[in-house]
Amino acid sequence: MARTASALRGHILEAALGLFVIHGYRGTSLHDIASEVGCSKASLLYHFASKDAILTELLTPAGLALNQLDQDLAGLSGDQAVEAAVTGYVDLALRYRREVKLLFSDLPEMLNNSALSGIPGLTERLLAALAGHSEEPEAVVGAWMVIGAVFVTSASDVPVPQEVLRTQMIRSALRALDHYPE
Amino acid sequence: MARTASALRGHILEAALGLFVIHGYRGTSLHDIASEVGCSKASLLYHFASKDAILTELLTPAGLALNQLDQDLAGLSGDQAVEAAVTGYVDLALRYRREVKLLFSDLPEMLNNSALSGIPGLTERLLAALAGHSEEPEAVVGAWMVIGAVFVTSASDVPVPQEVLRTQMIRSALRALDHYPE
DNA sequence: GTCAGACCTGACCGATCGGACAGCTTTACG
DNA sequence: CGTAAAGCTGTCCGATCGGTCAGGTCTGAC
Repeated sequence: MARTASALRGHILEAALGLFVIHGYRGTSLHDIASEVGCSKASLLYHFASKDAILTELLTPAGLALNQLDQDLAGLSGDQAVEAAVTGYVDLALRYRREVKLLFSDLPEMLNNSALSGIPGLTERLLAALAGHSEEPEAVVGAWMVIGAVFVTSASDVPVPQEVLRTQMIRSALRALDHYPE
Repeated sequence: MARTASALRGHILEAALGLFVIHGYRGTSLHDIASEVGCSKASLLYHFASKDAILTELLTPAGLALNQLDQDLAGLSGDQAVEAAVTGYVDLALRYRREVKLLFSDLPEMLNNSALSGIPGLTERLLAALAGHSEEPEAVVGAWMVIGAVFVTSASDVPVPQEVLRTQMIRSALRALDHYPE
């Protein structure tokens, strides 16, 4: 069964993501993943240095994209920042929808993961952008509301086509922020 | 050290809640709790039938309150339902703020807990009320956004006094729903 | 063919987990 | 006082976890 350019690696990542989303990171054992893939537990650890390495590889693309958003937002201020933050955040969350579910599945574990070590700082700057860099309670609370709204809605199975979902999420988020673009 | 009407029981619940919130349910061992309390692991299992029983007892009050909200919402419709749902939900989430954090700490585990077996049905009805019993995508997406917004904001450490937080959460949620009371 | 290296596995290991249990200490009560 | 119940603990147990390792199998290059 030994194939060169092993396709097994991809199958492992796919199966691990599915199981992590359903049962959580800690709630999924290497044995569970191996059973799902149909290989031995030792095979997992041949392709990945550790269980944590699987998680890191699953989260890295989304982490990079979040960093990119952070950079894109760095130069903006005021209304521009708010609108760019909302659309960028919504697009990001929808693009990495399964990864968002993964984050939910075991939050304390995720915050300890090296691939996400920058999350607190990134969140803080995203919050600031959503609040239009205001520190008024109304703006700060609104920013938190949008963070949660987009995060949870992306992770949920809303019975609405993705494009409609995107449009409505952006509109609802902007309203929550009391921000009405021209 | 044996006291009648043991105060230890309460200390166990308090310590368990704190540790569960930080490290997650699965990330906290009975040994961890016992160390925090300053008693033996066997003592925990004298006062509680199992680790799961501790979790259930922590979540039960919030679960009952959620059921109460569900009943209060049952008779309402239209605008009345929306406003009652928003204020009731926000008040509930803020009142059981630590329990909301607990829910976050290990979502897959929580959904399997008996004390929360009714959550899916309750969430569905709360969503319907928030959407004003409409099935338009705008209303449905808005309802999901509010579910997430309130949930996450309650679990976060927003640097704003609780009363201000409550007011702004309700206002932001109503705007997200495109609902503007007289 | 053959040889190096990639691929894969069964068997095993130490650590940790939730939980069971027998027995010791303290308290409340007649 | 005595005694029954409640409170508490040290110790042990089976299960499960992530991870290691020696060795078997397959593939592609020469």
